Amino acid sequence: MILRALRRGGAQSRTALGQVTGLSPAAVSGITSAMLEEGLLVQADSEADPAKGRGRPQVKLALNPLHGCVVAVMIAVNRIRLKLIDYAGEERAENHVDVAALELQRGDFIRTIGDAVFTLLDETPQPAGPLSRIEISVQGITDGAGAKILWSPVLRAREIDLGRRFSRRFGVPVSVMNDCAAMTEALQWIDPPRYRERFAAVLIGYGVGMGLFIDGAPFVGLRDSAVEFGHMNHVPEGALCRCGRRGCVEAYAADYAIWRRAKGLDATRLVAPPPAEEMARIEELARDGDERARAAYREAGCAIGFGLGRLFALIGPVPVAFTGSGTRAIDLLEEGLRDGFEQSLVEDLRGELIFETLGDEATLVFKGLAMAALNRLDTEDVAALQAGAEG
Amino acid sequence: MILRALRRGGAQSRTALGQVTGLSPAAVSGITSAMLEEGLLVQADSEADPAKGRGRPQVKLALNPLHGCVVAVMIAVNRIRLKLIDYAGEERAENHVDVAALELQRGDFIRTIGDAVFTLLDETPQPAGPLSRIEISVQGITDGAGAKILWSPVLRAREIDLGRRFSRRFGVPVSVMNDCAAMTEALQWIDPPRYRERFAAVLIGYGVGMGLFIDGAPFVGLRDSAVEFGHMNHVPEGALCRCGRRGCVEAYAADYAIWRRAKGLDATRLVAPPPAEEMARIEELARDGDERARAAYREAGCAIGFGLGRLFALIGPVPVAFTGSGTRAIDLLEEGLRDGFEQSLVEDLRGELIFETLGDEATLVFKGLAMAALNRLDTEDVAALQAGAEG
DNA sequence: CACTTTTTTTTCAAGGCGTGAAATAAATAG
DNA sequence: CTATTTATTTCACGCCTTGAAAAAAAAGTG
Repeated sequence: MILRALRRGGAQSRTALGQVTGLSPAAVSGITSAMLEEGLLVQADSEADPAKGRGRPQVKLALNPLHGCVVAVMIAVNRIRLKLIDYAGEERAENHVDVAALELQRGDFIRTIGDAVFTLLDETPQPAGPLSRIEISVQGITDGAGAKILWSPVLRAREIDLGRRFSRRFGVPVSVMNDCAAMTEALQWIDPPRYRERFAAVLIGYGVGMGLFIDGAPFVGLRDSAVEFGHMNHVPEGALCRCGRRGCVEAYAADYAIWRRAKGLDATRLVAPPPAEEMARIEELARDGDERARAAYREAGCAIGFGLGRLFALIGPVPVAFTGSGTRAIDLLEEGLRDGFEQSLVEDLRGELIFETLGDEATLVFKGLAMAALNRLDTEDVAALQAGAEG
Repeated sequence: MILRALRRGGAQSRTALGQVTGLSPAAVSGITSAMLEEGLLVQADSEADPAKGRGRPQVKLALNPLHGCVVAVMIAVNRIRLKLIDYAGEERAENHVDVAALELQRGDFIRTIGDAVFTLLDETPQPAGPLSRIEISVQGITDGAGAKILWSPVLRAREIDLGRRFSRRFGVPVSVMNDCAAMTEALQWIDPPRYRERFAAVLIGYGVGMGLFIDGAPFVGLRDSAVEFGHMNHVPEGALCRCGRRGCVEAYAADYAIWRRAKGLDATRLVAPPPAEEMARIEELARDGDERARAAYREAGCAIGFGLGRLFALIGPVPVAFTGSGTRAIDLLEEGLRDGFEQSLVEDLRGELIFETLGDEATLVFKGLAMAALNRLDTEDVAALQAGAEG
């Protein structure tokens, strides 16, 4: 609780921590003194805020940046990006490798990431805490325990056990999570009033993905780390999806699907993913009034709208954040989105469709990866602290 | 924990309780002695099981049937049924009123139930514990706090605050829950190996409903006590549903929808709910090979299959129990069910569709109501016990 | 029949984790 | 320099748990 409060609220005095967490001053004092001793916390420099009133001045406590650091790895279609984040949550270094992941063999793929992590660690300006965790995000299905990529649309290989490989190589725990799941973690930290108990993040772009928070916790399947919103059926016997099934939401709303529809191509055949410039051209066409292009976006919005309606029928209405390259065309999507949503939901349940568009998914994903990694680290630290107190 | 173990496993010795709950013998001894003192537990008669070996014989503890009792009320289309269940979970009395709920005014409806509860209490053979709770189930939407019926297809009135009315009249807490939510509670107690962490109960009949358990707890919306599976969209612009929207699962799989389709009627118009004999006739027709009737059942199964596929895309595959009058035709539904299911789910996620058919929903609903009421009672009792220990 | 063995249950001292009240520390106001 | 104010720490206590030992209640044994 103490660590979470510090992560969320920044440096705080013991009194403030007591109020936020509901613990008594005595408890806060005991816990923080143990944490100071273990090097998890440090006293924030008091020069920063001159005492404002009478009485003993507050001593603000902060997370000790040198206690450790984590590496966040974001795997995207043709770039692998890395950041090093210290224990206090500050970015210390970053790095990337431009590579089309789909064209890499399993071994090359693993080696590429491993080398990039080494480079990042070497390049990080001193002083830095010891590496404590690696957290990796990828589109697609990861296993529940969180160390394997089971399947990803951006990779050729399947069942890649990054956890086993890297935890051995770097001597620290490694987790893999779905990129949309990472985004929800970020939203929770970035805008807690809106994204608190139940909310969803939807990524529209190369594919369609969703991360879901239910009752303040990430909602994960037994095997998967995310919700297969993109491969939820929209129309029986509908357009052909990359996954091999017909009628998935993704087969209407992903880049390739919008491109296919806008070009008037056969919806029962797959097409190669269009490059970004192609998508920009389609957008332009639609804004210029091209009927087929407009229809493509309308139908894409509709698929997402119906999908959300179906989701809300199950879990009730929740705020939604849209991200990804597809949101550049949110103006074109919105009409279909609202249409589909309203058609698919009983009046009583409809409420308002509360959504916002957050263009850049990378920032969000990194923030989420960092917070997920640091949270896990906190849990371990506390467990270690308690074990230490016993022995 | 102790009370739950006794509810689940019946009369048990302190040692057994220690093993089941993971508590030490010392803790079990302390807790049970307090509960014995408060009258929650009693010693089971030792004559029942003669000592089998050496050593001090176990003293089995059981829930004290006289500690209290709960009334379970199940509201169905044209019958209101009541049961009185003692603290040990045994049915002590039952009662019913045959009445078409749809034709009752709000006041008459409330009075009818209230009078029936009184009659039931009067008729219960002595000795009986004091009335401690009333738990009511109904099809439709109830509010999260669980005391109001917001909307039900079997009632004319809306926003019926049964909780406020009855808690004042009977001086005990009253809860209202969706009937499918009640069924899931029952499944958890009846077949724990299968229905443990994540599972669903689907009711097919007058309407289509679902209750969902996620991670060992009932999954409820913010406003609703259940999942609106029946009004999840199946086909955009599809058949007209009672709720006023088009394409809901219910508009294909409820009695009226099957009847409408089998009769070849216009799917964009509503029909009156067919009586049971009518449905039996349609079933017979389908089994005799009537094409339209067969198609009606196939399409109904398909709607449910796609619905489950969409659900599973979100939460992963879970075991499903089907109940309700519609399951009499499960043989006719199954083909469409499996078809729809397989078309709607990515291969990786499909797994096996694990389902079973439990014909009679009433038994299940009552069991669920009883367990829900007794669980709430247990929680209150424990809270009272702790408050007592403090003061 | 007295004594030993076995098993269940209770008792007892101790420890972790919290609290409230009081003491202490560190500043400002007068 | 002293009083006042506010932050933090210390201390005694209570709750809930545990492990170990004691007590209880039966059956086996010579």
